[in-house]
Amino acid sequence: MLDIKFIRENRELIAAAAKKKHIDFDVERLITTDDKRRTMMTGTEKLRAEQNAANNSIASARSPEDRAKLIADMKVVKAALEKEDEGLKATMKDWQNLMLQVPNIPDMSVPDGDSDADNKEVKAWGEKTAFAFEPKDHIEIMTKLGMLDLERGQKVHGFRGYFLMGDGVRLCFAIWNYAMKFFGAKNFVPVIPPIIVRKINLFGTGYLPQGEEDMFKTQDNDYLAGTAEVPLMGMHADETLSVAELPKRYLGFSPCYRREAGAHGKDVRGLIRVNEFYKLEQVVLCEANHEMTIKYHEEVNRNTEEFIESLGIPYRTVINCGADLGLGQVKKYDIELWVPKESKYREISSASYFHDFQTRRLNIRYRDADGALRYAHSLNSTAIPTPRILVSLVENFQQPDGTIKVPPVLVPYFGKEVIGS
RNA sequence: GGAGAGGUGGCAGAGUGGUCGAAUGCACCACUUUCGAAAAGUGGCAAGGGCGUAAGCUCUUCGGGAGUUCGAAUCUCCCCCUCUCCGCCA
Repeated sequence: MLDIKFIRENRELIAAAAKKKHIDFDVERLITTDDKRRTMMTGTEKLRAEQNAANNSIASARSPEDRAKLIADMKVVKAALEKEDEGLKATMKDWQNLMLQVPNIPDMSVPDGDSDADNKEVKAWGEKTAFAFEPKDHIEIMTKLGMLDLERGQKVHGFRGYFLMGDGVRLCFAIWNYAMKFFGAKNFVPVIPPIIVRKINLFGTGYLPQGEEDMFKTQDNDYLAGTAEVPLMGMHADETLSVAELPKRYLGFSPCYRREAGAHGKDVRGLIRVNEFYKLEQVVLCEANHEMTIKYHEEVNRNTEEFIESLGIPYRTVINCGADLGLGQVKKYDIELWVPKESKYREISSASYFHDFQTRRLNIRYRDADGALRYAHSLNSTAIPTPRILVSLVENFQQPDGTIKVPPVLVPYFGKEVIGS
């Protein structure tokens, strides 16, 4: 959500934003609706003022006759007010619907583009792994080593189901424990949030109303969130924080649920795209200051890069193009890991910032040094998703004999240097 | 699942039809006092919107919505949320 004043003063920016994000949104329609809303408000407010003024005279009327006269007059005002109010309410409803569709404005540095194919590489790290043998894909490697059972996963869950087993599970725990230590050292407070959340949190973060299709829902009309970002942002909804407690850095750990409704033909095999997985997620709330937001955005993205570097997996970082940005996102980096068998990079992490788009919806404010109330800024980034990370990890570290070399930083957490020997 | 209680400002907590945006306390801010602090005293202190260069004027908001009324924090109905007890389950 953006400030209507800002929208009115920068309508061409909004129009350009919608175009860049490939979102169908008509600013002029919102402005017209807003004009209508303002006119109608003036009308009802005048009548209300009249009514409010009459309240006192009625209460303090000197005689019953005076009183009756005043009341009779007010009956007329009341009728007029009711009529005006009806129109205003209808207009307000349109207005609110339109307001929820206003896209946030992408940063200047965001490239134009039509799809994720137009994302621009800004960094590449590590040598693409070279093999002296024909490398296998993660499905074959992990299945052979008893780490993964897709067949039974599909028997039990259906399409996109999986069982992670044995060293597959141990490897996840090793990654989680290592990540806890790694991100803990960067001042993140670990949080296990509720992932079954009320609808309001999804509106607040910007996943609704547009993303309904991609979410699982309970019979109580709650939702299974697709990321810990949702509950972690909802955590401080309707709160007024003090500037001293900012920035808030949270490392959420949670299961994540995604229907992948729009991805039917995509990534149909293996652990790349699944309906349920676990993820460590970085969420930051900071002061409403663009430079600060930038600083933390670079920081959270760099954290994940460092983490990947410490594992020793080749990756690249891309800046997402306009069409690949969500409604509320100003700028986003994706980190993509090298997947040898597919001979391409696959997304593992997404770091984005929103300015006050989310906090405005969630009503997360703070009192700054001058005592003024301001909406905080919010940003988030994947720390590490499991089991998706295993795809690259296993494929890059596979050995000719079908075993997997465990990255040295994980050995203390995993307990062995090789899987499958 | 059954029964009950309740949702008021940053927090706690009064208020049951009119002068209530709302007592009081805490917190917070300013000043006085102090070498400084604490304590004490005095004063200030809700948010959001509209009009206005400004001073200011004005509207809305006591969980949300609908209703009764000239007038609702206060009465009625529906919904949401929280808590307590019992039951059930882990």
